[in-house]
Amino acid sequence: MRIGEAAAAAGMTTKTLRFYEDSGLLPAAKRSLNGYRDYTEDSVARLEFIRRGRAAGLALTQIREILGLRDAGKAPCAHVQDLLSNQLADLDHQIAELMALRSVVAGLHATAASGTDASCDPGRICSYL
Amino acid sequence: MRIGEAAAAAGMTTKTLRFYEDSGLLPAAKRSLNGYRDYTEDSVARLEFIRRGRAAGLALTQIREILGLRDAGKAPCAHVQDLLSNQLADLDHQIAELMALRSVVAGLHATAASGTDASCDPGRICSYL
DNA sequence: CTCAACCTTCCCCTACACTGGAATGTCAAG
DNA sequence: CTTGACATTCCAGTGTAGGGGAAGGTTGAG
Repeated sequence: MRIGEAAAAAGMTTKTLRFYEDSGLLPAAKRSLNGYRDYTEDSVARLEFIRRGRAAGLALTQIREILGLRDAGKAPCAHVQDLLSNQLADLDHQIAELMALRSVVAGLHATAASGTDASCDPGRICSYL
Repeated sequence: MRIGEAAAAAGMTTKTLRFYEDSGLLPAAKRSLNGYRDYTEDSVARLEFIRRGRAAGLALTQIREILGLRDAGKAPCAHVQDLLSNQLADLDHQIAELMALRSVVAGLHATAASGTDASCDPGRICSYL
């Protein structure tokens, strides 16, 4: 199938497929006589795997590692487990940071909602911050 | 004072101060006879305000708006209130998205921890994802 | 024949907040 | 006089995941 068809099947754009090829996530596609890339069902399965990886918040470099292992004939499952562990820890870390920031901002917001503009000293730019 | 001193007082680098000037957050600094920028205590107060804004997660464009109002002689307090409200809503949104992602990843991780590598079909790349 | 819808390569652009480095000028101390 | 620590300008790069658009080739339908 041609690139547009494969892209549609995977829910991506043709740009993305060429980008993935350039980035080493897809092997260089076979070409038809006219020079067009020619994809198979396997290509679409690979694209769908990439999609699942992205949906889990993995970076393309990590997905590339997994694909590299599989292409080397090794089962990447243990590595995927590690990546998922790290991803979970990263997410917890990011969530904790955002919650800390949220509480700072909530405090400022509460002060701003209860305060009066009149007390604002120009030298301080804005007393609510 | 010279740029290095002002930067140190505000806990920033000289690069950052020049960048802020270029970005319209600081007025073009007065120059000494030798061409060096010359800062005052007010400059440092302004830098500290920028720092507080950044610490609240505001973008430089938003901080620039606040400073612009103050420079125009208006009290930016009402605008700051709006920004804080939006920031709070944005943070809640981001946190909700991360928590949703976290639950997806946690599910995958649990499956990966309990599953067996043997069942992994190469055509699927990795069954854990 | 021509038109539209595909496809190709190539290069630049996006957001964000800086950071690095080159080439050069200024100034006080030893 | 020289050295070192400052300062200046300007240009380019960082990371991420593609997107925009030009200039041109290919194919099927009407």
